Amino acid sequence: MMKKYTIKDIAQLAGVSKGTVDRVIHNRGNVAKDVEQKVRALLTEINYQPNLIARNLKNNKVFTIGVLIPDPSLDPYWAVCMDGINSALAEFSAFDVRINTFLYDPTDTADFLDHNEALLQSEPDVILMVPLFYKEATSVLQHYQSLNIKVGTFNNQITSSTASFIGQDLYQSGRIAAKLLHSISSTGDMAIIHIDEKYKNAVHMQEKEKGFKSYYDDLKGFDNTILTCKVKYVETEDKLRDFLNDHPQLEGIFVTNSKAFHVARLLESENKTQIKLVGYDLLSDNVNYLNNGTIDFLIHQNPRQQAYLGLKYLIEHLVFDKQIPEKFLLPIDIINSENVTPFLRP
Amino acid sequence: MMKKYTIKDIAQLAGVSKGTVDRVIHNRGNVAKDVEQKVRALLTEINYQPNLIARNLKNNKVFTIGVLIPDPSLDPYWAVCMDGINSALAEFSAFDVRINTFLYDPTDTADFLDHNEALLQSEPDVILMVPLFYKEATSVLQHYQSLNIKVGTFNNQITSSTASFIGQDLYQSGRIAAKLLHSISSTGDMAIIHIDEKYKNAVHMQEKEKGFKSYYDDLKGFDNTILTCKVKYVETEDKLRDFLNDHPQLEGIFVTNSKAFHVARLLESENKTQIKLVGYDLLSDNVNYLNNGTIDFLIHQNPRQQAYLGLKYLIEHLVFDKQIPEKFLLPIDIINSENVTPFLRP
DNA sequence: TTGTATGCGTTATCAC
DNA sequence: GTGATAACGCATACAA
Repeated sequence: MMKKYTIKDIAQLAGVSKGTVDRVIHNRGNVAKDVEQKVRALLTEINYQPNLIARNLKNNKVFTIGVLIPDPSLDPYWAVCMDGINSALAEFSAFDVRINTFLYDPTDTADFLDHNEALLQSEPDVILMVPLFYKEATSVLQHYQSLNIKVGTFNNQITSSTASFIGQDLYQSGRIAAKLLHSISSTGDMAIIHIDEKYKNAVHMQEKEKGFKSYYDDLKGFDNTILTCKVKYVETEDKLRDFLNDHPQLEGIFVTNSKAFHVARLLESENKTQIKLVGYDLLSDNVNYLNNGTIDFLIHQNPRQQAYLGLKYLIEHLVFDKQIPEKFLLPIDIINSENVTPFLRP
Repeated sequence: MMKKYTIKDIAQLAGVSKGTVDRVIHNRGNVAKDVEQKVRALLTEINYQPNLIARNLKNNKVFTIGVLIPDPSLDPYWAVCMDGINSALAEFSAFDVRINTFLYDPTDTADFLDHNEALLQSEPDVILMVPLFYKEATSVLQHYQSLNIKVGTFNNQITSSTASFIGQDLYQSGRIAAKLLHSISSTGDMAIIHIDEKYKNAVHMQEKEKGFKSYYDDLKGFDNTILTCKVKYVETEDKLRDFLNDHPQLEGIFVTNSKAFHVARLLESENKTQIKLVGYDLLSDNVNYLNNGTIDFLIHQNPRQQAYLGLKYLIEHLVFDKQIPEKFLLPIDIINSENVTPFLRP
């Protein structure tokens, strides 16, 4: 473990003043070539690492981060995101980082645009956003890029944009669901159920479906059927009941979003809980059915961690001038009734 | 989001100097009662939070942390611990925290004591330790307590000591294994296999076995047999082969430590890969059998994160004077062939 | 082209 | 009892 060198040390070693060393470090010119070379050699030799914290102590700015996410009171999935955001803020409490939060209706593109307008008016230094709507998000992100405002996104990747993205590999999570269902029910037919969430998360669902099917395609000797069923939110119960009755040989169901509890409720009322069920997300409704055995596995998308990491990267960019990772895919957690508890704590 | 108040602000508000405010904050006396009350009132009113980083900038000490863990070259399980330790160090690179690492032979209590002696001689400020041997660790930890040196432990909890502990709920992980085996094979007999690791991790194995059995005890209508088999490391293959032949009706096996790959190898050579297999830890041998399907699930004990968190808590104690959590149990990850990859990255 | 002084928030050592 | 003041590592305005 080596000694920590400071600018002062280097200045002494080079026989110059701190100011000169600083000019070299920041390429600010006005340094004699021979002196510059000498200092630079020293810097690399001892592998000088500036004390980022002391640097920021001086550059004592107030940073404002705009946060644009769906309103948790309209969809409980988003509730834990604020936990993650507050964790990141607490971790950097030594710096003056403030957030302005704008909550939008996840079913309403106009509301997204409205709150984005308000966000824009608040003049944030950087932005953390869940860009639910592909088309609208594309133009919004383009605008921020033209304004040179960095944006971190999570949950939804807007591939048309260069904005940083934190999320999961949806295709792979579909494969995980398939593997799980195949593990617990290797013979019968399978169904992929897309329950429409009012707002279109079409890409999410498609990727998960593709991954799911790819797993079974890779299997040799599996020739059972994989059904697909799309259900509009309002008609969920009736349409699902019909679907179940039409396919009595069904042995496993994969619900591609957080609405597995709807299917679980139906399986119970129809006395078909022997059908295996895999879904997403640790909503309390889902966890209840996980604990009573109607849901077999839940895949955890870790929205809390997504928000935490997204904000952390933005803050580190602001205060330490670190680069924001373009894309980070979190590990995908498999949850059953026995390991769920620790994942629920804040 | 409120303004960040500094000592200077408070001094101005109270109409006193920074020095006086500092004396109040640190209870250093020599302050008139009325002034003290006034300042104290202000402090609570505005909820003053000192800037821990600036504080440490001044208290510019070099901290030394002694690390005593098993030698990864003697058991690959420990290899990722150093990754976690280095992550924690990097995160606090702004502070002068140094480690002295002592590696001991995990099969040799005398070697543990020897290296602990060397550690003691190095005069660390605090210690991070994997206390593999209960008896020896008990007296070692007692000694450190009498010297008033804080110790963080991970992997093994020494319940006789008050040292901080990072790990997992072993009992619960046994229940997870049971739930997984029950999910993928609900009918047949089950076996718990303890493969002796040369060093006695008796408590680990017992807790996992208890948890495993408790799951099946809780099940109504399950009356199949749960066998237990203890195997000494050197005799693994022969004894296991006999065990398998003696119990042809076996449908699932739970290996209570990281040696599931031994069982997997045997299942392949005996053409019994239809037997379900659940084990621990993402050693490359295990991951290979996970990927080819012989192992169905691995339970991830996350040694990297255990080491990372253990060290992080110690560093935060040193530099920020934070309290070290007495006990922290990490969530338990369920791993199959489809979600394993992101868990392998450093 | 270079060195020095100042300040960030906190602590500690001085004088008064 | 109290208030200046220096110092930590870094950045920068300004003086030389």
